[in-house]
Amino acid sequence: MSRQNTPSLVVMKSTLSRLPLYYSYISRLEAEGVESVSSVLLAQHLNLNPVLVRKDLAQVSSVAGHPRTGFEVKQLLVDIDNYMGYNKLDEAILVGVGSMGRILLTNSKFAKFGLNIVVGFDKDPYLCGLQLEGKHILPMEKMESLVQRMGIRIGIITVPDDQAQDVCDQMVKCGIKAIWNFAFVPLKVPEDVLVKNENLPSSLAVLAHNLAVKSSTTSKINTLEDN
Amino acid sequence: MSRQNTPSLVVMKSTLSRLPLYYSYISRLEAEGVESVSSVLLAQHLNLNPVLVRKDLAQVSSVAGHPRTGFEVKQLLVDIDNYMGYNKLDEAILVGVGSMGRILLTNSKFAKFGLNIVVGFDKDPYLCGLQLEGKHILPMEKMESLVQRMGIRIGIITVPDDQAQDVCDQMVKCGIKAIWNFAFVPLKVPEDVLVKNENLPSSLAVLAHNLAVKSSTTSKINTLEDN
DNA sequence: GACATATCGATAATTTTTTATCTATTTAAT
DNA sequence: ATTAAATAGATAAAAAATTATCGATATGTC
Repeated sequence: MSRQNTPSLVVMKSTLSRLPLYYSYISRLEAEGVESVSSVLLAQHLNLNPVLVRKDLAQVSSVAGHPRTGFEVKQLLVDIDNYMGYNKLDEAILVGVGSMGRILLTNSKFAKFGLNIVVGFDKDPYLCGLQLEGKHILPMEKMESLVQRMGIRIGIITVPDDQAQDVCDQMVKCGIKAIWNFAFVPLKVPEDVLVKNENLPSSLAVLAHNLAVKSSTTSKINTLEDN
Repeated sequence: MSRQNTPSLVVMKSTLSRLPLYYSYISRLEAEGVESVSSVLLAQHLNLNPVLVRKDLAQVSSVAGHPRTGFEVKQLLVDIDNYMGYNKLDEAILVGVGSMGRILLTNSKFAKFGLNIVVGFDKDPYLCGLQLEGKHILPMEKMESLVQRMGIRIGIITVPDDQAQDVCDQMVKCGIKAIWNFAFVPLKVPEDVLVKNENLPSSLAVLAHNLAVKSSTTSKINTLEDN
């Protein structure tokens, strides 16, 4: 049966968070010249349930998988590309060129996933004017005009916790519609702005606690799935 | 009614990931001299459902909250401390003193959450022997003896993707029982070893996609809850 | 060409997590 | 002391996410 699927717009958040994993692994397969991949194989490599993988892929793939062989690698990559918008590079700005900010600013890995951080802002005058691997660092005052001129919608906050809300407010004022927040404080935003918090301590908490429980009982838990 | 609760060992993973958020906010309240906090207030500040907050706190708190006033701040902090093991500082090693590794190694914030990264390892001989804010960087060869001598159970992997599995294997061999993985590859580990993956691209995926959907439809989604 | 087998896709069942509702209770105000 | 308001806690309902099951169908093998 050759399904001609129109990927649905509505998709589980959990599915969404797994797609980059599939993409990453399938990319490697493609590089190795592999032509097709089964849900079972993917599941094994990524420590997931095969049915789960199938359901995920069904959501995004334009072509049905073939019984006995699985999914076509190239097509799958194209589909995920399209679905996630990896192909149409989203532009973003970053505020707070500290240690974490620098990583994000200079890590080319994000470009592969559709995010292009075009410039970093910082209030430190000694940083402003510098470049990090080609990325300019500008003073905060330039943010508004640049964001509006370029029509940027994504902002990344990597400032110390106590400045996060302030920076957030400025971003919103400039017209930023989605914020990736690395500060460990909840941000208050208007209805129409999205926030995704990146909380390392939370991850840590899950790990450390499971370890503690594990060493007292004998749990069977092994891999904690990603978020 | 004065419940004398013995916090259960089994707790939702999602609860676990929220506890650091509560802890962080409640700590601030304590610093401001606030004595009690209600689930409603917590929920408002953290963008959560009040009932959810109550359920979470019921899991960990040793004393019931008082109607009309809420929970006692000091006691709550102690309880979360105990529950998460924040008080008995877990020691960890880190392998891969690159940009991300450096952040983790030198960020004192983690100590607050019970994680003490005692030393970093790297295979680069130019890094070995150096110190970063008091944290030594040692060559890989020293890992096994140090881990065993100190009885360390947590390992953090911040090496490039293609070296992650190799490092992971070494850690397991040394006796590490829980791994916090910042490389974007799934790790293969024995039954009794825990892995928690930290995948920035996944978070990004969720954010970017929701933004895309939002701008085409008119969704009501606002804050994406944390993982 | 027939057959066995691995895989898909769909439906159903289960589990997990979140939200809603209702009652009892404690506190603050009158 | 009485009353009103706010809140916890428990139970139930709903929603979200994962896993199990089963028939259909290609694909490789004999």
